[in-house]
Amino acid sequence: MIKDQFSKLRVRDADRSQQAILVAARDEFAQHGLGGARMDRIAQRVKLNKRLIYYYFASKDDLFLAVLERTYADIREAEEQLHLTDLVPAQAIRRLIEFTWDYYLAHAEFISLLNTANLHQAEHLMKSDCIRDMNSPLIQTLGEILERGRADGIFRGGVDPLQLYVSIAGLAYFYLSNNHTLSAIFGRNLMTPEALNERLAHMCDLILGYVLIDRGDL
Amino acid sequence: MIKDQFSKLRVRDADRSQQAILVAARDEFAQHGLGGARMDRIAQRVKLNKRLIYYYFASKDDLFLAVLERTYADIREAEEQLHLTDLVPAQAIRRLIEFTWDYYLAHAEFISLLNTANLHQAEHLMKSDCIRDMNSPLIQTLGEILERGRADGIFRGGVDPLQLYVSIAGLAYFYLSNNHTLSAIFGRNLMTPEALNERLAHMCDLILGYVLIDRGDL
DNA sequence: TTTACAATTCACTTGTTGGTGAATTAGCTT
DNA sequence: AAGCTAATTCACCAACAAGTGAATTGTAAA
Repeated sequence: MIKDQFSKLRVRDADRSQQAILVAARDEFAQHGLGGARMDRIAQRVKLNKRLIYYYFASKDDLFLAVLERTYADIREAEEQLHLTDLVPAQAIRRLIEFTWDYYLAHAEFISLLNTANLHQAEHLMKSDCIRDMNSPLIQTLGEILERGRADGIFRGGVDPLQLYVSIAGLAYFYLSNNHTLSAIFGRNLMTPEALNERLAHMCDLILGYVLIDRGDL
Repeated sequence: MIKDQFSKLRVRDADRSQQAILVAARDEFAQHGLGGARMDRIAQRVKLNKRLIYYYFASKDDLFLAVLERTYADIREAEEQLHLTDLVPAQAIRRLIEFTWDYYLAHAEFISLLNTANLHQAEHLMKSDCIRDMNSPLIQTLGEILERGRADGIFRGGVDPLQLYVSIAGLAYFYLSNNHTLSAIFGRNLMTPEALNERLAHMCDLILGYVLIDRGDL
């Protein structure tokens, strides 16, 4: 193995190992939940000795917390690229819906990890100190958009940004998180490209149909 | 122990044992997920020997499926008490939203069990043969309500009943299922009576604000 | 009462599974 | 080139945890 300080390709690299462990653990936890995840399997995934996981992340629970923190950091980073305030209110809302949908769709592990965190009553998150500062800035932004739309006379007033944010998230999240049971019960594959487009369109109709006063341009 | 063929209070009662096992298993699975659930703990909950669980329900996975089937049967039974067609369209929709909300709120285990089923890609449900017939009749009913509202000139047309059903479920489900992480992130308890009422009101506003054409009476 | 069978308990096995003490080795510093 | 420390591997354990063969006991039928 060549020492290369530019591409950082050393045989031993603490940071590289930790990041790799986090990725493997994220996949394992997402696939099997906390109780079903196996530390040995995580080690296999990273192709590093299991002992190393404990060396860097003390315990299974601590590792799970680290994965959660990383997961939230990732979505917050993606949200920052949104620049919703550059758009007119109606477009900003639509963009937020599409972003949420696309992000959940592209990051199935995000959904699964949150479900696992909630199964355990978010006790991991509550032990975290950095997570409190990860409060999504989208609520604030969404509040501004709603107010701007109302001032323009195109949005209804009295809409709580937090409620709307949770609703947008919920509409996308539930469909994707529960797609297996829903598909089984309704005997119909909800994950075909057509079904996915239909769902996104419905979500936009629903949310915009609610906030917009003038509904002629739907 | 008194033999009493009326109240069926026998020392040994196959049916009573099976039902009790299902209840204990339901709680255990809801609390810990499939991977985290312990057969010994289920036995402790029912105060019956663990061997008996295997006697009636072959394996952990089969037991989980039995719990799922029972869970779906329960909600379908509750849905049948709804009689939505007795109401005028707008009231019917509102009633459906309130029912969904109340049911999820009163049956936290329902949400947790579905999450677990989905974590495992609903492979348990797919092995079940009775679950296909458990297709919710609400979709059909909802379709009739939407059509009636449209004919009355108070509902917009072109609303897919399945999409709307999933949306109503999702709005309630996500809030309750993810309440722990949401509360942690937003630093605000979402389960206070006030917060719960606020959420229900928002859901009604959102859905009715979407389907209703005339919005004066909101 | 006896009998037969179902319901229930007992005792046990086998393969994990999270976790750890101690040895080893790579690579940086001097 | 030597030495030091951090990164990594090795070998291992004790506590589970799903599952089972066989014995036991309640109960209903004959």
